[in-house]
Amino acid sequence: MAIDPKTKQMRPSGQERQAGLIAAAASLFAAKGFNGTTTKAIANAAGVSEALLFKHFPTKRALYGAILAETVTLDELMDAVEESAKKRDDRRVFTLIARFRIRPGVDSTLLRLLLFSALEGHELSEMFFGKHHRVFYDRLAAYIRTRVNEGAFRKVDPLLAARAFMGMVVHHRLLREIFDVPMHRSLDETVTTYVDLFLGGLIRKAHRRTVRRRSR
Amino acid sequence: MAIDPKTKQMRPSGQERQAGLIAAAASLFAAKGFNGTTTKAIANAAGVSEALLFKHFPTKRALYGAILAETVTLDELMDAVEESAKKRDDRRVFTLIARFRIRPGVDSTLLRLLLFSALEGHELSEMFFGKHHRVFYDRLAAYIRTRVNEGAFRKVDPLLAARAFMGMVVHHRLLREIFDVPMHRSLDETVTTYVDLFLGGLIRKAHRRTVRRRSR
DNA sequence: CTTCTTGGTGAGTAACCACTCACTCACGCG
DNA sequence: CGCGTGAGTGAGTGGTTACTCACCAAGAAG
Repeated sequence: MAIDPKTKQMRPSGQERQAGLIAAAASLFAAKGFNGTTTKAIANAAGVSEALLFKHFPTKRALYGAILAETVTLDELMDAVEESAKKRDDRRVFTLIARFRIRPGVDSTLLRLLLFSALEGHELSEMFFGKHHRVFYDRLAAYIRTRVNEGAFRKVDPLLAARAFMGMVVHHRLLREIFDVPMHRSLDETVTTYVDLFLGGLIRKAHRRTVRRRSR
Repeated sequence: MAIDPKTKQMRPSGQERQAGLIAAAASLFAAKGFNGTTTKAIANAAGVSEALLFKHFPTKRALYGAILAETVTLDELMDAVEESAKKRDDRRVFTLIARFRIRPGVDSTLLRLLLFSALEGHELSEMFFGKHHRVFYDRLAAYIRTRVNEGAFRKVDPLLAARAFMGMVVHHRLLREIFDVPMHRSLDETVTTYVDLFLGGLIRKAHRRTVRRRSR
């Protein structure tokens, strides 16, 4: 079989190699944790020798740090949330966030990595947490605070309420992706239920919209 | 200083040693995970030689299994919950469970052990999860189902609702004990907020009690 | 052709790991 | 006393791990 010589014989550049190593390491660290993953396994997964790995990263820990430090952009989601927030579309704000967090298909690598790094006490764990999670609490808490001040929501501690909502959602992921608990409802049903429950407890009666009832 | 010879020179029996080893191992496994803990460290913590450890447990994994298999009784709590459930005291049922899960002072060993075992994929992890967590979902879901049938709660998937509530609570522990997020509210305020939010979303208007308002 | 740079490796090494073994020591009992 | 037994250990062993080093190969530049 003929292989395009350009792609075949071209040696990957340093940056490409580095990216490949980071990808291989992320998947292994997520699966087995820092202590459960050997540098040899990472090198094999990336298709290079161990020696080359150490040419790119001085220590195993530095490689781990490089993974955690990689930025993930949430701009798209945040823009959509911001827009709905401006329209005071409570249901949509919460639904967007919930759907994003428990959407299917997204692999559990990041969640596992986050938990492992927190449990194993890696120094970059906090930064990782801040980048991937704290933003949600803060954004949501700010919105809830606004709505409380406007009189639309009951008087409630905004940060606590934001955490409560994220708790429902994150816990759902935890059960599904870490504890392999089978889910008996579809994604949409689940999100709707969570948002209904939460907004039901939050919205003041005077402002309350009619809650959608499932026919039966 | 004189030490009671009876306690001083008496050599611990096999069972006592075993219990000591299990305790030492539990604390270390919880702190650093299975792969992050060496048998030497466990033996040192228990004040014996490594060789003796292997006299009691054939492998490191067997020792880990012995910890996870230890039973924890939740009878007291469950009795109290059952009693409140009979009286249809919704608030108390949820408050009892929430308070139990996020009560302070309880060390985070079990939570860390649970997460580590799930992440590291230990075969006993599922049993551990079932014994410490599934019971809560099931009990709570059963109660919610009853109240829905009685018309006191909105029509909602009971298991999903139970998970939503446990999610708030477990997530709170996760933030505090694993991610070291500082908590700005007292235990009581937190529990009250969560229970208020949740019951607010659950109780049908006709049955709704007046919600307690904090003065200001 | 030589030289230099960049990408790459085989073959280590010292430390560490789970686990083993030959062996003591203390003590109760006939 | 002698003997058995359960508690206990120092000193390993073979395998693994993170990390190193001397060296190679191929293309670019002079």
